[in-house]
Amino acid sequence: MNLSLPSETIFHAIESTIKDYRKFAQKNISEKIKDMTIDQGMVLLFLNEHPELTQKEIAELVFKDNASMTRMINTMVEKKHLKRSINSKDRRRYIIEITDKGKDVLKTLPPIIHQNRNSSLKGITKNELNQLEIILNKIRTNCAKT
Amino acid sequence: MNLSLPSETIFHAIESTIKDYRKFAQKNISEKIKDMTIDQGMVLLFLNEHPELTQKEIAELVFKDNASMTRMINTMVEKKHLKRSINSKDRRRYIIEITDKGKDVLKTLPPIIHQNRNSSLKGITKNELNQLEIILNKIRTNCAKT
DNA sequence: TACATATAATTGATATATCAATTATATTTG
DNA sequence: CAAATATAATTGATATATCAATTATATGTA
Repeated sequence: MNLSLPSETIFHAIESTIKDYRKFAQKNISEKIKDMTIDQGMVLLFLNEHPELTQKEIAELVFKDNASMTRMINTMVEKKHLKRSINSKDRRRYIIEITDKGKDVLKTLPPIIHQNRNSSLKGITKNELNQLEIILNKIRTNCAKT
Repeated sequence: MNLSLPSETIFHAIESTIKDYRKFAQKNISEKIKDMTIDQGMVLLFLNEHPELTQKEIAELVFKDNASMTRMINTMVEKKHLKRSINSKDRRRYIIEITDKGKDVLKTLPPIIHQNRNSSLKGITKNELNQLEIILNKIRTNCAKT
């Protein structure tokens, strides 16, 4: 069986790219904000735009499962970026609020993220980005077909 | 600050794609092989092609850090897929050998991986794959620049 | 040679990933 | 309405991710 090495596949390139970007982005965030991971930042951004999101919905948006999201939000509540309170309209859910400390992060974070995206996409044309997205979507569709 | 939602960025698409592929691939592996993750399978493949690899080198190839690799190999040794022995030429390293049980996995695994790659890349042209790789490399280069 | 430095691997601490099972509450349906 | 089913969140168990500190061994250099 002459299987080419995993390192030669496109999946290697995809995975390596996202990991490099994550490291790059995390480094730039950590320089400015203490105790804030990319994913925690994403949770803040999503909640800021859509305060009514449930944990389950946030989890889907940031590609985590419910269990991970429960624990992530626990940590963020301990760190005082978020506050959980009972949702009397549906007592299975929580209302998740961004605290003042969380709002401070939201002042600092967006420009860093912008900067991260801009620098990591420098020299790449709109057309290339479209291409990229189209191809990635093809792969995703293929993987979804049971 | 009108930051577009994270879900609208290309990084969302990249991350989502690799996660979908991983789930898809893991599912197909699990159907045929017990107790074998994609990454453990990759370790077997790499070691099979390059038996002299150190843990550190394997770690780089599969994008893990040394600590994770130590623990991954611990697990694989416990599960009897691998065997560690002392490398008398450099006593800081180990010689890592694939056991018979590991070799059995290597008989079953490659066709599954081939199949996974083929089905997930169906309908995508060579040219598109090249494009994809070029663009991803640009991003990686940008992220590497300090 | 002796000491400083480098390297490979491990360990500890904490966070996250994942699956399965469980709890509490809502909703649907007979 | 009552029972069955569905949903949101949690918990437990185990693996992996990540960083910093540590151990053991090699290598470079005065």
